[in-house]
Amino acid sequence: MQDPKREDGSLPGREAVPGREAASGRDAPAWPPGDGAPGVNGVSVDAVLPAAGLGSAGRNPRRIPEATVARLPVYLRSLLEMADAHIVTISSERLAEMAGVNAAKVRKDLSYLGSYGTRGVGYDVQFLLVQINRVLGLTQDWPVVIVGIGNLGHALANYKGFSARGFRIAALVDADRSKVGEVVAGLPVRHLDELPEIATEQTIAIGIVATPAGSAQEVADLLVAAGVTSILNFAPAVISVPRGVSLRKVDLSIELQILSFYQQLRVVAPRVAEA
Amino acid sequence: MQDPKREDGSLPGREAVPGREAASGRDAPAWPPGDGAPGVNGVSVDAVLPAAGLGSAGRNPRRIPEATVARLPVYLRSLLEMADAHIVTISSERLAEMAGVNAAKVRKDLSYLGSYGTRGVGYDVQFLLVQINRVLGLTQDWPVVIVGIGNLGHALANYKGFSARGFRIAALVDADRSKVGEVVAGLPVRHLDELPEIATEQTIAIGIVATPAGSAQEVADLLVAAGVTSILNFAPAVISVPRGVSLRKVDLSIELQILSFYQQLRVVAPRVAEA
DNA sequence: TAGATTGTTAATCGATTAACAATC
DNA sequence: TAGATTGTTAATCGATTAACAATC
Repeated sequence: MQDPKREDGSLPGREAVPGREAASGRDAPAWPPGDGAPGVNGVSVDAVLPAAGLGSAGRNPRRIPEATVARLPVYLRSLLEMADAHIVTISSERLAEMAGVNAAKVRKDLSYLGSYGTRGVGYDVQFLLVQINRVLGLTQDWPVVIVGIGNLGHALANYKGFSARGFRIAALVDADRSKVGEVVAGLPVRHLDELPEIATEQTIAIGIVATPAGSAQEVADLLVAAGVTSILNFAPAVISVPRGVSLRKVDLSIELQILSFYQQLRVVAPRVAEA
Repeated sequence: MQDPKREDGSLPGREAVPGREAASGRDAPAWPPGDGAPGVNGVSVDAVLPAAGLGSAGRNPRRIPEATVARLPVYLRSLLEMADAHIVTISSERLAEMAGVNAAKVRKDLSYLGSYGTRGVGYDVQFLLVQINRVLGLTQDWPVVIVGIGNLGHALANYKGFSARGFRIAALVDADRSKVGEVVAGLPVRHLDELPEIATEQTIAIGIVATPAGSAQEVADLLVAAGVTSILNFAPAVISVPRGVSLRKVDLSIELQILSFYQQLRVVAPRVAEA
């Protein structure tokens, strides 16, 4: 458990990985895992570079697979739990158990961020927390606008899990003038027409669509026109956005329909997978 | 456009597909696509067999890939729109456009259900609707219990998209006695302790967990103990269930974190994918 | 018949996983 | 040193996609 003095990037064998650029000096952070040296909170470590592990040297630095990106938030949650319990290091085995995946997957996923573990020891919880936060872009504040303040919009505006990760609900918007002025979760509902000003003033990058299906595409278009480049769609409708805008969707009823499929399989042919 | 008189299962070449059982007489329905013969509503067609395209002959009839299962609800939604507009047939090209995927994927996905299209013509909208509904198990009523009637539980209880697909919110449950008796979406909130009786009386197969993270596992255990075999988890926590129980999760804040990752990439290295 | 469109093949791509050398 | 655990490899699996023969 001495200081490994790992510079990274210069580790032998790292450049041999197929499909990766032979960049040099990537993933800079130098706080060595394996000792608690930099203090319990990891402030000051690399809060500057919001880059996803990319050195200034090469472009297309280290593509992180989509499936991995989707799991990082899960690891993050587990690590926060560990940190709360003052656990200093964690093995891939244990982290895997908490995240509900297998250990090989954890190691592979984390290896995309850099060589942040210590053989024979595990990963430094605080260090990993900082790295994942950085890669996910959670070290900055993301002002979010919610469009459509019905039941769901209401619930989303009050959802605690957002603010806990740096997503600040900055504005609520609805097309219904009778809702304008109503205060929800401490914020006044404003009219859809004001979206351009709101987006500019608050530098909003992320929009949540919580309207009925019929208005979803129109609202998405307005968001894009207002300069919003990431959209999370809760409306039960397929919407399309121009290249360069990220779109993700959550469809509550689709999830139930998928469960229905497997539930029904179970009834008819009790030889089920899925658990 | 004459009656193809297609029996299916006996189509040449079908059994040659690798990885499939050489079963016979699978996917029985015989209403031929390509003519509107059976009337606009497709009643009486195969409402009996809830099986997912499996004949009584062989087990492990025709495994439908998970990714396909997840897309069937999307096709369903598009087809319902077409049906509303009195469109009789639809090509894979058009359906793909509506669903936001490519045509090859649509054809491959639908081929898992059976050979339900007509070359040179397309798919019969009504026929396909019936088939997808059958495969997904949506021809039956699914009583659902929601556990945790906070903001989110509230919104879910009122969500129109559920009932539209045959998911009937049958009971609302909360651990907080001060909420018991309150009426939400026309249903009285009942106490968590009553879950076993409720599940039995209402033959509940699907449970929705909308509690805080801390109670999620405990609630899941109670649901399983009460005989619920499909669980949709909205709590920001990993929960585990015994084999034989299906579990899906929707994590609102994870979706935002994934958007954050790509948003940040865009800022740092404007060479984005995702659209 | 000519045009349209499916159903299937096969190539390709991306994700998962077990295994193990490296190394703490 | 012995035990533990990572990081990486390579095998495998599953999903996507273009292409095209079959056929309406």
